[in-house]
Amino acid sequence: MIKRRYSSELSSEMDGKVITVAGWVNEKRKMGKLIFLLIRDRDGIVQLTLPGKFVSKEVFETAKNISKESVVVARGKLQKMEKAPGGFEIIPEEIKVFARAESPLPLDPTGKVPANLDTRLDSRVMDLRKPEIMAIFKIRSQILKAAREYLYRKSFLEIHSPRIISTASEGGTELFPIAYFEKEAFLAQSPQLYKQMLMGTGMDAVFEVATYFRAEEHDTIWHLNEITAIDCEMAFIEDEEDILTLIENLIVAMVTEVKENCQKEIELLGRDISIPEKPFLRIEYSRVLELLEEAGLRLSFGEDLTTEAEKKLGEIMKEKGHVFYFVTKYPLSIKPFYTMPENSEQKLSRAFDLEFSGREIISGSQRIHNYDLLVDRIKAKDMRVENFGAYLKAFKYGMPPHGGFGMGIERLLMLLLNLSNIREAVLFPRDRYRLRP
RNA sequence: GCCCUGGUAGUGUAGACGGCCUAUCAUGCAGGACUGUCACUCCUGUGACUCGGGUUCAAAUCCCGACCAGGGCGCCA
Repeated sequence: MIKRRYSSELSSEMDGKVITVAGWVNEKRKMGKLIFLLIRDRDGIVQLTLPGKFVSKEVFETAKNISKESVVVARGKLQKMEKAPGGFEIIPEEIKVFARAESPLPLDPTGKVPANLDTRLDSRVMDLRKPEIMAIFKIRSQILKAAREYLYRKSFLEIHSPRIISTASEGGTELFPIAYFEKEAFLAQSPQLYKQMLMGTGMDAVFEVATYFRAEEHDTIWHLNEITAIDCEMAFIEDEEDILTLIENLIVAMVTEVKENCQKEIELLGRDISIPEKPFLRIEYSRVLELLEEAGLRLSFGEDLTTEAEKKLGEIMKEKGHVFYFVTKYPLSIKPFYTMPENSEQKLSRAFDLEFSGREIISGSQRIHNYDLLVDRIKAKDMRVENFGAYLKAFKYGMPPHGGFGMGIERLLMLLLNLSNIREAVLFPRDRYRLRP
């Protein structure tokens, strides 16, 4: 490795020390016989100052001719200087250009001239050089780390289920077909069936940071065709309340960790993150219908909450001081076949969603663990029982009561950071039209 | 899948009741002046109407189609 210091490690206290820094030329300001070079690295920006009288002609010429965004490494004496940003600057003795950046740049990484999201995504590497864009992904990394740490602490086993599957696992969303030698196969829409099967092994509690592939032709700021989710499943639960408790603890752990460790990034994004208070409100679906009706929005029982209804509910809840809240006891009819009915009437279910400011970020439920009931429900959904052979087999020989959920990471990030488009929360997003970069 | 809107230099924009557009401004880039910049400043230059068809004496501007993009709904994480 090249021995160098990050900009964040430097301060005016190091006055007189010879330092090596490396990074990209953020800006160059030529003032005749004085040149300022602002070098950007992962953590920030450091100023190189080149007074014509005090640096070698060679170094001065290199600086003068360097193009914006070129990669350089510079060695020089750090000098305490009131006039310099941060109170110090480096007078370079040597500047080495590793890679000269071509011009014109596809977009302006200093952000002086804005660029459309489409332009930015086409030149994502350039775009990510902007500190506030990179901040999103530092936070994303922290959020996943926090989730992992919390779940490991709670003795969850991290697993990997197949991404290539043979048939439609859950029905509902469309799958991407792929060529698999002489067979047809699909990209998995979620680990749902696999994580449930594992509940029959004694693993008790598992989670996966999973990629979901959804072939829906949706075209919104809220949907993608490839997403990342934290998928959990746990066995020996009393009912879905055990899952709700896990979720609120997990969310609080994740947000707390971000708030504590990403202060700089949160500031860069101009956000203020508050840690949600436990317990999160649980509100039953039928009660939601009542509240909506009072607000002038009528939905009939058995209808899923429309986007309008969800947003309206978000407003109502906000007035009452709830940012995170669970909608529980959904009608069985609008939930997947593996959802546990609330009782023998089979009208309500033990399914729930976690809403964050009027938008759904988690969906989960207690699942059916009884083989016969499961088969009945598959039939009731007009699905073919023979398509579920391997899955059903796991329920024949002893399956404990269990439940779980899937949490959309991008959605969480988007709402937490107030991003205007879900694509902002993915390095290289995949939507209906975008397959590259 | 349905509905709405839009495509102008590398980037972001102005112009659109057809002519006064040899197309605005900013930024960038090139050259020049400048020893304390921090969106440095100033001077000079540079570079664009998505494509195809139509209407018209005349199209960036109106019409049709394609492609691309933005947004909403549905679906969901």
